Amino acid sequence: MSRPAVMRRMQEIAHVDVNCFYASAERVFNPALEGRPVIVLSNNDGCAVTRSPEAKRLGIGLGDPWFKLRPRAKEWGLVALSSNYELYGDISARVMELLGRYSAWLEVYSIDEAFLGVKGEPDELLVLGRAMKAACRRHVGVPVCVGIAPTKTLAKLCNKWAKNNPAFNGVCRWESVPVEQREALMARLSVIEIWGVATRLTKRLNAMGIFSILDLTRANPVAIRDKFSIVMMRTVLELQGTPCIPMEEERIGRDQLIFSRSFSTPITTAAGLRQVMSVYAQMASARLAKHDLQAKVLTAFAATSHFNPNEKSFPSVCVALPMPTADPVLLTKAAHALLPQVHEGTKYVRAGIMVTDLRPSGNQKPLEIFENPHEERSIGILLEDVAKRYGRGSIGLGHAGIKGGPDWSMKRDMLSPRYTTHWDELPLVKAA
DNA sequence: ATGAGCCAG
DNA sequence: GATTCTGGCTCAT
Repeated sequence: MSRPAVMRRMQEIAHVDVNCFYASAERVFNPALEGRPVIVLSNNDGCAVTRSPEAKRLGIGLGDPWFKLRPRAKEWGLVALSSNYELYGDISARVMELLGRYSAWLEVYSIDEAFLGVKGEPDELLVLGRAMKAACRRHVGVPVCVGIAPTKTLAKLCNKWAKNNPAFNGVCRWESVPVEQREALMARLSVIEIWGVATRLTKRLNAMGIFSILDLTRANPVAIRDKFSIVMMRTVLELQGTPCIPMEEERIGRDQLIFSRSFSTPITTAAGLRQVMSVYAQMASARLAKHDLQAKVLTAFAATSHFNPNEKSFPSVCVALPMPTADPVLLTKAAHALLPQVHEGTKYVRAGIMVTDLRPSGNQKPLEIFENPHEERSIGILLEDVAKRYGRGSIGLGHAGIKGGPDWSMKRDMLSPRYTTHWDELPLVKAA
């Protein structure tokens, strides 16, 4: 048997992930943050969700509450920033656009991660990985790592190795790592490092004597399916090199939309919650209209703090809408059905609405007698437009439009400018 | 069909 | 005093 002169290389999958994305995005426009410990905080400046390597080295953990870090921030030289989603979304779009040039087959997996279908000889693939890494640094300004492997699960694992093992220089390809080295790495990493395995599954696996990634790789996929689930079996097969998790098309249809937030200060009145419900209903309306969707069901809820066992209250209502709709008036009215259930004086720290049973609005027109006048004029979009131009609180239906009500806005004391999306927050460059 | 459970980022 | 938020999937009922 003679080998063909040109071997047809198998499809491989590259996984690209921005290192500590939010912190890196902040550094793009604030180079003074380079080399310093930086953390980005969750909504309401609650806890650390992203840490630069320098911050990790200080022992700051994911989810560490800011109030515990703050006393030592100065001594550490720690910079804490409120999350600036507008900036991150824009940086993300730039990264994804750039990656799209390297493969027609790009799956944007999250705000800072993507899978790409790639083909080529082993050394070509490594060159490609390094090129993508260099391009993200050069053209967008963020550091990324790249993992390349026959399956998504292995590509994610390689990416982790690329991140944690300086010898890889940020790019790691499964097949290019000698088997003995791979097994040594897998033997000393816990199964919890694997995509799809978290604390619960780790406990159950450990109970069966499966501790390391190598243990899991050598497990019998069928036995795993019987003891766990089809998902876990796929993970094992993927570790063994059999692709089971396909590249996905862009998600278009969603089953539900949720608008929910914790408040910076608790809301204790029905009037306050009424206002919150109005705002969320209008946000939902705008989002539905944007995607040409209508909802049939709206659920509204509020909740007291889980950390206060003395005052537990979790009111919620589920409203079947009279017809599938994206109408802000109807949604607001439905959301207000929650109000009779709220106790005056109780401290609600969180509330939200969820619209479910979504369907495309385009295809079938409702009977004329059911047609809704608001919908025709796309009030949802209009409201959103005005709010964008003149600021939230400048327009709104009912109680959403009142300024100076109770303060339930997000606490973001350390917000960086939206450098790339607002003209008045552009970075200034001074030439010497 | 729906809720509980688990997971990702 | 303070501990994210949103969305997806599978399995059991």
